Amino acid sequence: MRLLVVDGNSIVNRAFYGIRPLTNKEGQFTHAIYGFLTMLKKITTQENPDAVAIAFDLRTPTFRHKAYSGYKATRKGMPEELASQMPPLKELLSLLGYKIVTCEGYEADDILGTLARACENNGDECVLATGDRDSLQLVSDSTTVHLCTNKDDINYTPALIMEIYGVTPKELIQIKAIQGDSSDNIPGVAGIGPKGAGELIQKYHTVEYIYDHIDELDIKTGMRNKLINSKDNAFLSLMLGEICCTAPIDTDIEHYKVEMKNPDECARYMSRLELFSLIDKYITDDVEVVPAQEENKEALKLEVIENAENEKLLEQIKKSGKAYLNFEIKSENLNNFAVMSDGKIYLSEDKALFDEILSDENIGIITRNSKGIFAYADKNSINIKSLNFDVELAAYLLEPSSKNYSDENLCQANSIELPITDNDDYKKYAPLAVYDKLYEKLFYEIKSNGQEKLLFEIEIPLANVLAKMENIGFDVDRKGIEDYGSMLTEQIKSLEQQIYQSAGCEFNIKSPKQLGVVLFENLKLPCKKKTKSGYSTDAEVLEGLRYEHPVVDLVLQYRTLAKLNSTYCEGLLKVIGKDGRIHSNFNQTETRTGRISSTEPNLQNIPVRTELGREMRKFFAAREGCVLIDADYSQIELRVLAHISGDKNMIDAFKQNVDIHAITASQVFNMPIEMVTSLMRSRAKAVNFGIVYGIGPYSLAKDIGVSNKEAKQYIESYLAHYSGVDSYMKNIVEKAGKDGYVETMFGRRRYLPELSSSKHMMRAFGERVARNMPIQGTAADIIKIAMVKVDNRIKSEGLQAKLILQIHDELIVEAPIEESETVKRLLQEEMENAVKLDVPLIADAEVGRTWYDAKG
DNA sequence: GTAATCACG
DNA sequence: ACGTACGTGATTACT
Repeated sequence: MRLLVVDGNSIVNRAFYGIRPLTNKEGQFTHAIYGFLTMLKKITTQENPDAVAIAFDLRTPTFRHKAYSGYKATRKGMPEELASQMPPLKELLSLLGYKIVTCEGYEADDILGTLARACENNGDECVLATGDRDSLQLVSDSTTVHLCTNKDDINYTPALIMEIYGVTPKELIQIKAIQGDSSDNIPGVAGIGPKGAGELIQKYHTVEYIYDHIDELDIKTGMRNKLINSKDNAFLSLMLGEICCTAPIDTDIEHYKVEMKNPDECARYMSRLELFSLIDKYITDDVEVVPAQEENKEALKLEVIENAENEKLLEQIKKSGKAYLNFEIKSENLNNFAVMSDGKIYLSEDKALFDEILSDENIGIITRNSKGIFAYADKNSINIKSLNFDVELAAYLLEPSSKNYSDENLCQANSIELPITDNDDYKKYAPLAVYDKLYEKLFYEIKSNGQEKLLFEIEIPLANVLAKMENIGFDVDRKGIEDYGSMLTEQIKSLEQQIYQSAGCEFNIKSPKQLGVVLFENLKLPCKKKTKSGYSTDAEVLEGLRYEHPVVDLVLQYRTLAKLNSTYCEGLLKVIGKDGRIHSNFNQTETRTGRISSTEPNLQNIPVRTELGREMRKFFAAREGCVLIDADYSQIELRVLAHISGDKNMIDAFKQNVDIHAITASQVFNMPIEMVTSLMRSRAKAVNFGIVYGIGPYSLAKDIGVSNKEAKQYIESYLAHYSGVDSYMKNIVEKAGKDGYVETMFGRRRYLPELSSSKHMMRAFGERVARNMPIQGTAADIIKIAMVKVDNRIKSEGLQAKLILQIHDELIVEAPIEESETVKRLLQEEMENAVKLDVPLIADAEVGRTWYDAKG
């Protein structure tokens, strides 16, 4: 016989944090339930057990059977969103025929241990399914651990544990007793970590042996002293770390056989939770007929109508007040479109009908591509009155970290079943048939997150602005770029020869691998940094080797010119449109912070930091008779930080409208602002940046070239002077851990599953993101608001000016020369008054014929 | 397709 | 003990 024991708490936690929140119509969260049952199905399919026990902790006791009141005292209670899913999950598991095992005063771990031991004694096999490595100590010849990870699940046997850890499963307890585990409040031996503990146990096997022979063993003095000092803690940890195998529970395997008594009731319960895909997985597999499913299946037949009467259809759509739209554009023109009304799909190529649907203010458009619709409307001079909803934008606000917002994915994620069709040509319209459900579901979630304003007042209007920006494009000087490219090409050729000569051999300079061999093997230059696959040859490394060999500087120059030529000259020439302008694509659902991104080409990374690169901007010009107006926010992220942290000192600094980096320097170095040197200012500037990014002393030290100790002092001094920032940074991480997400001033969210990772690196990353996203994201929200306002003002004032580009904190407008002063003022006003903060927002605007001239 | 590098905010 | 700042996109080499 084979018994599967599931660590319910561990699995439900993984499900909760690993899946983005889902709710049913009643507002009941269901994602942990969904994830749990999906994982359970996967595990049972793989392990094929004869019986299944599902272990849970009881809520009340936080102490273990061994009396020690500090144990797990620090563990957080579960968040409300998860706690509310536990009763329905347990109810559903019981309905499905699983036995739930709990035991007063014992944890799920102990139940796993007890059942594993019982199987051992009875000659049965046991599989423990958990996400927690602590259970590995229970592995034996008859017990395996099915460890659920974010990637593939792994089955641990004694042999695998020996291979990975070099010890027996039982010895894992000994290791843990020495290394400790802060998440479980197991103290261990202070100063010894996993590596040291592992080596000690590999050599001496038990804690007891080590202490019995502490004076005779070959242990370094430092480590011996650490061991001696923590002797009591080591033995205490040994007790705490050992999983109890004698919990008073039913150990008869027969008791855990799975038997579903009432499939109908299960199906009903699942439908109520709206976990429809689970009904298939758990019920239809095993049971012949499920009455509850019948009517659903009936309704899910896809109906496509190709030749509808326009008049009748239009009337029907008007009557319903909604048009669920999808469409295809071919070479600038409408190819065809599909509209869903009353559960049926209507296909058409009739442009007049399409235009009518778009411009009728009584028809609310629901689509997945607002930007495309706005772009079409812009080209065809159609005024869109009511674009009600965009499922992709909504899904992005609900889960900005997703990489895929396809209809199929959204339906799957929201447990919406697609209708069935035999006709392959119609398959792609299947999602449109259930857009009413998708719309309702996403709208509901947007409302429960309080993100209506973000969607309806920022993102959807912004889609219109971006569409127009893409349509209008940016005028470029083709001849200028070509000549510049030729000049670069010549220089590159010359450098190439010089490099070959200087290095004494010919090789592909563009290949980091070949370059590494030449520099570090042939020329024997000292290698400081390595990458996964070999030597690192990045600019930082080469910079350090500049004076070691003349070839290094040549390579650096070569790289600079090659980059300018291939990415910018050649790259941009490839994408100049027939109208001589560059039409970038602005993606609205790409970044996890709420920024927009730009592709084909990326116009948000045109060189500016070096003079040679900056020249490139001379080829981005206003059309004949026009000028460019370029306006950028001054220190928007720091101003946002001052506002959301409420730090009095920083708010005052911005109110005085003086150089913020200089004033920071005067505070950090504790001296009057007149005495701040440029070196001090630049260091303070680096600290300001670092703070926004979530900073560590090491990185700051590397950035500004001071010792770690000094860098640490700067940060401490900074946080002491800006104590509001200090407490904000602490609070936001704590809040993120509690909520599972962080948000901007305008309610844009980012979920942080990283915070519950078991890996230190991952958690640290999550914490930095928690500190950074609200700042970067709020700044992104603000400029989006400004863009919509600028666009509206241009329209309401009847100007010819057009917004053509956004670069995160900068807007570029192309306008007739005679509008330049008006537009300059307008841009500045709308940007500065986009939102009201506790500090002033400052935008500086400049006018010029080219981007080079207009950028201050 | 992934890794390394470098352009920007 | 371990690794080292947030967010992007394009190009090139190489598996």
